[in-house]
Amino acid sequence: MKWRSACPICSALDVLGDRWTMLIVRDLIVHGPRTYSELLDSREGIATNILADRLSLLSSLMLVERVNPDSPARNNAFRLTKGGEALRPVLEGLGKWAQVNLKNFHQDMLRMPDSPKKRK
Amino acid sequence: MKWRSACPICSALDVLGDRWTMLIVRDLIVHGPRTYSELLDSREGIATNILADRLSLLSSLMLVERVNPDSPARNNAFRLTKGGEALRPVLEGLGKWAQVNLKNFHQDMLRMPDSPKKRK
DNA sequence: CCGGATCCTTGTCGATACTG
DNA sequence: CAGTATCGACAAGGATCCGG
Repeated sequence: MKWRSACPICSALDVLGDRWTMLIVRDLIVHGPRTYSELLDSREGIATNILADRLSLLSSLMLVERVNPDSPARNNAFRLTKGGEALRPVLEGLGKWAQVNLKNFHQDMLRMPDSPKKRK
Repeated sequence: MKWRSACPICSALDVLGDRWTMLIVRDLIVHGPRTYSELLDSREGIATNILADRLSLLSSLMLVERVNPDSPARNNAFRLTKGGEALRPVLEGLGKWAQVNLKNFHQDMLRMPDSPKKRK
């Protein structure tokens, strides 16, 4: 892990500040524990390598963990730890901010997080 | 602007979910109005083209504006609009989250946002 | 099948040089 | 000082492959 500075906000962004990480956290917050392929099916369509990468980063920082640490990977879901769960108010704040402040630029925005799309 | 989905959280991240945009917002929150080169001097060292890019994106979404809209660019600072200022609680939440949940991985993290570094 | 790893292409980032 | 142009490096995205 590479930290750009000692600023807490910057450190948070060093971990979460990319196009996908917070969306994975969002899915785990909204749906609860979720398997690899359920996360893959999330509407925005993350690629398999990116998903695996981010899950392993989040695991290494103790923000996400396996539901059954010692059983085989198959159907073994991921879930948020306490630390990951603590992001809930931040994500909710972001969502509410977007509804108010981006609505003029994005007509179709929904009121709340929604359901998965079909996989190709 | 390209929106990945109708989810508000995802839309917020379509705008803010990269390594730099929220850091620019952070600087404007912490310091108030700030010129291009003051923003450049921010401790993390953003590149000139990225800074210009992000400022123009934030302007187009009405989150940032010029302090003197009609005067020449030189020494004409940027500041947050109401919509940009509304991100303050979100950023504060992120910072507090990082202080609690990343402290084991990043020993040197500070308590609060801090002062600029010297430019190279 | 499911959970990834690998490879390859494409696009974006980021450093620096340069211009008005 | 406030940006733009350029170009190499690197990350994202997509397809496919592979072990259990």
